[in-house]
Amino acid sequence: MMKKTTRLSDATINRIPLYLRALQELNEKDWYIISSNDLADLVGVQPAQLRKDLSYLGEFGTRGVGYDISHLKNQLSNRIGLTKKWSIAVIGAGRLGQALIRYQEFKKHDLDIRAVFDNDPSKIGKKIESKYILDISEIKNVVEEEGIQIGIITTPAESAQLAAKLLVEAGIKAILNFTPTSIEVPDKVQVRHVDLSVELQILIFKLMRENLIKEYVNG
Amino acid sequence: MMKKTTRLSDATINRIPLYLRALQELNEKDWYIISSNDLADLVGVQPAQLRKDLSYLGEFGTRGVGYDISHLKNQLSNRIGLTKKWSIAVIGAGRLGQALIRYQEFKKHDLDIRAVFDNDPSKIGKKIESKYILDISEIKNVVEEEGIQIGIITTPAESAQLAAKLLVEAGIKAILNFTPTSIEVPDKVQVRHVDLSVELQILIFKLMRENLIKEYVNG
DNA sequence: CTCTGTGAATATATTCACAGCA
DNA sequence: TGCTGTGAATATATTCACAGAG
Repeated sequence: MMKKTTRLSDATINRIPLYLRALQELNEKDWYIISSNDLADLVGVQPAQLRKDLSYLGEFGTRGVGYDISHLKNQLSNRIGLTKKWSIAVIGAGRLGQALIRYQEFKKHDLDIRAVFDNDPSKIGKKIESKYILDISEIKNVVEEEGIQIGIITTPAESAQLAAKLLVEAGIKAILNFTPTSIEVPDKVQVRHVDLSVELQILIFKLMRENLIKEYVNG
Repeated sequence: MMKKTTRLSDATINRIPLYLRALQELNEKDWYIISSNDLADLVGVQPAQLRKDLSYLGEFGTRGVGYDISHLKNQLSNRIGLTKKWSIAVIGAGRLGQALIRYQEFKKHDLDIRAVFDNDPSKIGKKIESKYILDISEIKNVVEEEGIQIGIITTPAESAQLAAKLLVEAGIKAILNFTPTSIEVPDKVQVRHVDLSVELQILIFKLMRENLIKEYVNG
């Protein structure tokens, strides 16, 4: 019998990986037990928030004691899906794409970049980290053959929609979009959009507001 | 007399740059007028959401007509603070750092990367995009001399906290952290954390849940 | 008539506060 | 006793629905 699939809120889904990251750091430092108070402090959330988030996935703690770091880490890894094998294709072998392909952190988490695509003939056939850069016309074949489930788009903005289209046609169900334009995909395809300019703009917006408030207070 | 500083919610602050991005794209395509319905569609929010968000900043539309794209774009740019000059320092001249320094999109928005720092003697003195890589011991001097307001950290995880400390000591009030570890800074310093592994994990988590639901429905 | 701007209603998310287990 | 897990209370955010401007 399968466990009831409780509906997790997006807010909770976004925080679980943060808990996991903190637990991994603690585990590497050979800590064993941590309370919701201390872990919440580390991540920057309220203890009740942390306990409630975890409670949606199960009961992992011991009352009066706290959480076994290694156990909770393994449980969360498993629930997130990190204990399965995931294969990734990168579309766009520019500077950002190359930086991601060589990003050591992905390897730690068994996130395997299996193929790299571009549409620039001068790049095709060259190697990055033992992987050949392939023409985007091969996306469908390679994704199917290699069982790739996730696509990362690091093309220029004007090619982003084409890249997304090719990935969706190849059967990809999750896309990480690093371009400064949003892409349209069918509802069933998960997209996360990381827009570096937007991140900076949000920072600047907050900075501005701080300054405005200061000016206001000071007359 | 200064306008009342209404408290904007974080959710609203995070969306305004998305509206701005869409408006810029429309403007480049020589569109003039757009309704809240169409703009909301483009950004992927509800029309009422968009109208309410904008209403916190002022009244920009014309009833029965819609929004003047160019005017709204200018208004939002101004409110976010993009019409001021912002200078940026990048700490960490690795692959990701170099990709950001060369990122064309920042230039479009007048976001000016003015200095690059590293602690690797073999990198110091070399040039990236006409900027010399300087030793991190110079952060304070350069930040003060050049009037830099924003720091981007692209060091390895283990150096992130040191980089943050040096930036804060130099008077920086806003930090964009691209490392896979969180940094501690005083409350008044704004931090945004972009963790590429976390982004992928969130995607995987959502993908997993889709699959679970499917398995559940199919028995 | 059309589409904005916005109070009121609803829905979500967070926090409180404490029962219950180790 | 100390800390988790969780309903109930509170706070935040979103959506509805419509008055009012052009």
